[in-house]
Amino acid sequence: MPKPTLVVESDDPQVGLLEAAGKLFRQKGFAATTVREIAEAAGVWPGSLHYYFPTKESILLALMEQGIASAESGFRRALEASDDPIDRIRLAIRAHIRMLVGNEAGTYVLLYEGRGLTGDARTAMVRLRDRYDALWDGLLYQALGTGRLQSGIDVRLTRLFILGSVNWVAQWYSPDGGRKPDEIGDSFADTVLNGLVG
Amino acid sequence: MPKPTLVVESDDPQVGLLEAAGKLFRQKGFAATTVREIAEAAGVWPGSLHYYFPTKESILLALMEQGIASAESGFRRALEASDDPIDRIRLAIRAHIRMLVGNEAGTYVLLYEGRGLTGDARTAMVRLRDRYDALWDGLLYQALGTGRLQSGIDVRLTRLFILGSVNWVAQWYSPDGGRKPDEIGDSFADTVLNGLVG
DNA sequence: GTCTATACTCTGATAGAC
DNA sequence: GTCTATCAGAGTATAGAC
Repeated sequence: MPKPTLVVESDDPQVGLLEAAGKLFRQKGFAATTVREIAEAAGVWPGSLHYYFPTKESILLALMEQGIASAESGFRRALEASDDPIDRIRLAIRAHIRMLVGNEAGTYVLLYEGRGLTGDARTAMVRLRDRYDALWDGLLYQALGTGRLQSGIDVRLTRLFILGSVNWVAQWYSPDGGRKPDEIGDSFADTVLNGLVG
Repeated sequence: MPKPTLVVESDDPQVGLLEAAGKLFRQKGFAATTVREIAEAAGVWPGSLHYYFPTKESILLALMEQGIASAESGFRRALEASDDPIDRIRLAIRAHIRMLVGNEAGTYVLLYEGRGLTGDARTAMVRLRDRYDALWDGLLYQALGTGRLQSGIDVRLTRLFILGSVNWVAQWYSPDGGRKPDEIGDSFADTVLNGLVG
């Protein structure tokens, strides 16, 4: 039996392994997932896994790099729909939630499995996360510049507030749960923006 | 060398083990922490650990039970300071953050290490978490009843929004970070309450 | 009640056939 | 490039001395 379960679609083993690892890391966590499980879910034998990825940690790293790339490009794409910084906050919130609940397992892993990386890989990851945070801070500064928000706002704290509520969506969202991702995003954006305008 | 490191204060080994496990689970995650590490940090030999806790999972469960008890009593105590439901939301937010960033490792573990439990223990945990959520929903309904909030508010979504932002504090808070827990809570409460009043 | 020694399983990773 | 077979080490848990 060359391909035991074949849970994953892609023909390219490297892509299939990443996809399988993403699902498992999200479901069970990095440390609790074994390389054998990943290989099986990808329809590959355990030994072959190490041909594509030298270590388990390198799979996590690749996944996170994919996650940060998707987060950044999603953020930038969202901003194209409007020039108004206040509108753009809403658009960015929606985009962030869509990524988190979508198939892009990398984004979830990026948020919640950072402890799995050690040494240089970890510092590299933190730097990438900081870059995404900086995108948000820039947007929030722009919004402040319009004069339509309260003047005393702490940008960093506001970013942490917004990202906290949206990141948490990944913990409770269910596709059968009634609310669609964009509806959740709009509801959150309503409260946040209304709260910041005062 | 009977007590190798003695990182933990308590004399009662059971308490010391829980304390040590809480710190390690919070720092490295449940799956990545070994029972040897817990035993060493508590100043107990690995074999003795299993005298107090039959399995590693039972340590996690005990920690979570401690966490939910502390969360519930903290919530109730916070409400004693005011009779106004709107004020109480602020007080509950502050209390929740204080618990998360304080020593009570159980609260953190309760939020982020639920995957470590399996079977009956897991369903039991979910039920306990639901009970805490119900406390919040009750408070939010009360606040709605005052007529001072927007009428169309979705209580569940609002609770998830608030708890998301405050739960995330556990991921970034640092004691050296300038802002004290209550300041963070007040800032969040300002934005949320202002946003819900409209 | 606490520690020593160890059983046994599972883990990540490798070597080498094909 | 992919699979088979296997290694060395780490994992939880146990048995039994004291």
